[in-house]
Amino acid sequence: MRIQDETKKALVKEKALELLVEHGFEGFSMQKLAKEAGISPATLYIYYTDKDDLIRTLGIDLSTRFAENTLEGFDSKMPLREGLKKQWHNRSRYLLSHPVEANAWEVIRHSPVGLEVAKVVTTRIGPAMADFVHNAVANKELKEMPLEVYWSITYGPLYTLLKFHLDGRSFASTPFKFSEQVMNDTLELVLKALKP
Amino acid sequence: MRIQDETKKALVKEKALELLVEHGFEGFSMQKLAKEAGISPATLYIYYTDKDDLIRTLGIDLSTRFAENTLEGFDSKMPLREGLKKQWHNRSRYLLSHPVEANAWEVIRHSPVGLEVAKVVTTRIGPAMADFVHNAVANKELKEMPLEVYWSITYGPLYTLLKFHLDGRSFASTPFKFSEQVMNDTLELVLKALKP
DNA sequence: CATAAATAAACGAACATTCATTTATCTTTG
DNA sequence: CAAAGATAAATGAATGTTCGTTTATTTATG
Repeated sequence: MRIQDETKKALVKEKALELLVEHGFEGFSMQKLAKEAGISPATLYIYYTDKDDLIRTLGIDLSTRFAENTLEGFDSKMPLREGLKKQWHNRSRYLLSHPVEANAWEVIRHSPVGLEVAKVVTTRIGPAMADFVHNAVANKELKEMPLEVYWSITYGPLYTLLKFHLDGRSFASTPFKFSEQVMNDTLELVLKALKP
Repeated sequence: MRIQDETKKALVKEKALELLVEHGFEGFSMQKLAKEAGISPATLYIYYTDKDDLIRTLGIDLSTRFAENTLEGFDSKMPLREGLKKQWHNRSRYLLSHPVEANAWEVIRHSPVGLEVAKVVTTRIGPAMADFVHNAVANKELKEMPLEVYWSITYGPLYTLLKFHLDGRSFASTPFKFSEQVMNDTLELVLKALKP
């Protein structure tokens, strides 16, 4: 028996993300990836059954890591302000410290396997979020509202700002940098909107 | 002289959008489009210099129509509540009544010409928006804040809800339908956040 | 009849994937 | 402890297909 070269497998994953970010999904090919990783195209088909499987596996990898990170130190019994602050902090810290992964995830989300991959995140963190909202309403920290409205108000602004940052520019085409200051200021506005 | 068949040209545009929505950018090809429109691939190269030009032209078309619609009946001298309501109404009405165009625009925005196409929208409506915000601050209807923060608070939630609707499902994978009621409720929350 | 629209057929390049073979590493045997 | 055998990893070269685009030709109309 000959054992699989884990270094090689890891290199494939790393180069795949880089390729996705640099050239987008349409500029990504198995042959390019093989060349970039310095291996034979055929080897990719030992690691993955096909291109779809490769992209899906990569996406689920990213989703899982992102979801774990999001829930780090979070508890659905936290007060609204504290829990929301933790969520915003976790999400932004992760996306900002892993720009390649963040951009690759965005590319995959707009690929044929996008919905499937996104579902991994929501099924992992959805229940905790629902419980968190339920508790906040019970404690009169939060207006009663549809979950979708709550979600849009709390995360719409955050992801808009993070997208500006990852793109390096805002809607106005002017340079933009996300910062702790901007995040906290925006979060205060969101909290104000949610107060009963 | 023989004149160009405008029916054929229009059909190409229509089928191109449909193809983009149904199969995404990676599933779109000149040969497929030609077959779908019932013409020769070579004819496409009479209408457009190449694939890039076709996608770009389509994207700029959509951007222009969207921007015009957004500004319909809007005036930067409007009071904050009234102007914002008009903006939300215009944007949601357009996206909901043109789902194919809306989805195609999303696909193009994540293509190689995405930034270029998005810029058409922002250069068209950016100045009016900046003026609107400036006026609202002067009239003490709006806290002073970076334009990016204002934008993220006002449009982050709206587009999040519209995306749920266009996807037919929300983050929780549960069916979701945008409605006048949901929009107005969410807008009230946003206005509350913005109040000085 | 001139001219441009439209076409059918083809081009080389790149695509995802497969096949026949070689290479490395483990286990078995003497 | 070394040689032989077994097995899966890894490969280089090729498969047929589809890609964007071009060329030579036909068709319709001013």
